[in-house]
Amino acid sequence: MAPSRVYEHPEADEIAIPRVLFALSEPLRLSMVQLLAERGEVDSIELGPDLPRSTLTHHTSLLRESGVVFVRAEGRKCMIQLRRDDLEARFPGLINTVLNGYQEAAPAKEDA
Amino acid sequence: MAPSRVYEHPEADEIAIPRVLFALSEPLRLSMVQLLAERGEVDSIELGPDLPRSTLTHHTSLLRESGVVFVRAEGRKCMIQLRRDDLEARFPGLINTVLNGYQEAAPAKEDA
DNA sequence: TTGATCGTTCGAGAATTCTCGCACTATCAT
DNA sequence: ATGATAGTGCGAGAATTCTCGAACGATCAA
Repeated sequence: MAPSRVYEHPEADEIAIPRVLFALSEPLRLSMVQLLAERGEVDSIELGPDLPRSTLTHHTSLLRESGVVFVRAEGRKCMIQLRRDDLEARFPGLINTVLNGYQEAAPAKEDA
Repeated sequence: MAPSRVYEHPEADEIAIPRVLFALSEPLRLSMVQLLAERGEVDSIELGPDLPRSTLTHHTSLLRESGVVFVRAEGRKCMIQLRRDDLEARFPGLINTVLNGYQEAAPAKEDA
């Protein structure tokens, strides 16, 4: 049966740079993207365990509508993954460059 | 004599990714940066000949405070240039990647 | 000095965005 | 069916940002 929740996504060639940059300009969302880059696909709740659900939906929707992430429903939870290939095809190197330049929210575990 | 107007700039290592991305997420500012990338240093008025001056100041200030551009006073006008080296050192490839992915505001002259 | 020009600052209003509670639907286990 | 849990949509208030006119000081030409 068709999944109860269907998510709209922009086509790869419809992804626009200003919207992507805006999506990534929010520290909270940027840390979400960072987590998504480390693991492959995560349960949405892992992106903000302490956030109110409606706030979490707001940010994941924004990331989805800007073309940064792909969202699919699985049971009652929703799984989220970074649109690595699409972003790489459209803006080569962007995601890696941005994530490399962002060392604040997630102190690497390869420390100490 | 010291220039009448002095501009504050963040150090290269103080430039933060979220602020840079936010600065570049505005189409108007992004087109400004594109123009700055083509020419070396431009009179601020070239970045927005039709804009009210206070609006222009607003955007150039934001670009300056986020570390994207360097501003200096020259007589009564102000000259603006992209902080290419600093941005490249901090976020290698970012500016080029962003500008490559942005083909809207400035149709290349190598057309028709 | 006079007058024109340029950038800045301040203020206000419009427009976005952010956050979050609440009600609702869907899903799952019992 | 019942109850618990997950995500969504709506609405409202707070916080930012955007835009722009008006006043001001600095600069330049005459």
